Amino acid sequence: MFSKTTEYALRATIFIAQKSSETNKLGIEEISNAIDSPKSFTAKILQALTKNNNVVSSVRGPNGGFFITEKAKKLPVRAILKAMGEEDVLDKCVLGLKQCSEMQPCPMHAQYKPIKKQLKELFGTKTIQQLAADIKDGVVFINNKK
Amino acid sequence: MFSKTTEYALRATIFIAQKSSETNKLGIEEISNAIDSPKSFTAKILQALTKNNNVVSSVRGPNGGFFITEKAKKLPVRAILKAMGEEDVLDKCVLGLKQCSEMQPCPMHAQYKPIKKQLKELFGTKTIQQLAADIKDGVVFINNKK
DNA sequence: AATATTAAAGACAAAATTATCTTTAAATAT
DNA sequence: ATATTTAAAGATAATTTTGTCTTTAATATT
Repeated sequence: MFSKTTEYALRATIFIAQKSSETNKLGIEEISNAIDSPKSFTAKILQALTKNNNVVSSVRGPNGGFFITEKAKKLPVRAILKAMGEEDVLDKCVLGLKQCSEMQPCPMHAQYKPIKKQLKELFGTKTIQQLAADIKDGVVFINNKK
Repeated sequence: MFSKTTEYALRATIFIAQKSSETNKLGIEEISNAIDSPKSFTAKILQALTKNNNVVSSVRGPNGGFFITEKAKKLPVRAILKAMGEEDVLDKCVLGLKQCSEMQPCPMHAQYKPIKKQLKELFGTKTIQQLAADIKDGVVFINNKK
């Protein structure tokens, strides 16, 4: 469904939201270990997330690292997709048609429509905070070790 | 959602199902023009679809080309994904976790579950034939020209 | 049998994605 | 001030995906 890049972005952001605070920032080492992603590559992704949309925040230097503000925690998961430039996945035609609409629907359009609606609803309303809370409650996991 | 390869595979198969018959086969030129895909690349894809799963049939030589049998028309759309080795898209964890299950769910798991179910239902029950029929009825389109 | 037409097969190439490594800049602590 | 720690920035590389081109094989027509 998503690119590796976006998968890492989602996992990293959720992990940071769960573990970090303005006074307890997380280093790239800890993050990439936790979510099982390549370190340098993840650094790039976090860089993008801090630049675009301010989904993630960072400070350099000792005791520096990544964290996520209370405000950002209230963003919908979709904000992560947006920051990664992959928001269009939720809107794209299943068959990859450039023109696919009510007026000129592809053969899957009508059937896929309600599914797309739910996908957009899910990513548009579920917040980063909510996902992080579920991890804290232990009902849900984010680690990726076999 | 899907790779270009699979998008082309879906469009090509549906187009062939609509236009071809055992006595009226379609050339790669006509197919790739109709669905707006790179010709040689599409040829490879059709090759794969004829080899794997026999979703598409072909014969070489004059009046040869691609067609799809009545039997194959009754296959679910999922068979195309399977032939392209991209069936797992319908099962994958949204966050890309290797381990994501009821026992050890990712933070999106519970919410994504009903959506995944509908996706699998759609691709598992909708047949190639049904999609092709909708095009013939003119209620739906497959061309990709701007 | 020879020729023409078509897909199959294979080699190659371009582009995008994924990943790594090195250098630089910012912030803190000493 | 200096040294240390951390992310930012940039250069480079590996891999995968996407795409092209050439040769071969099968089938039909003449």
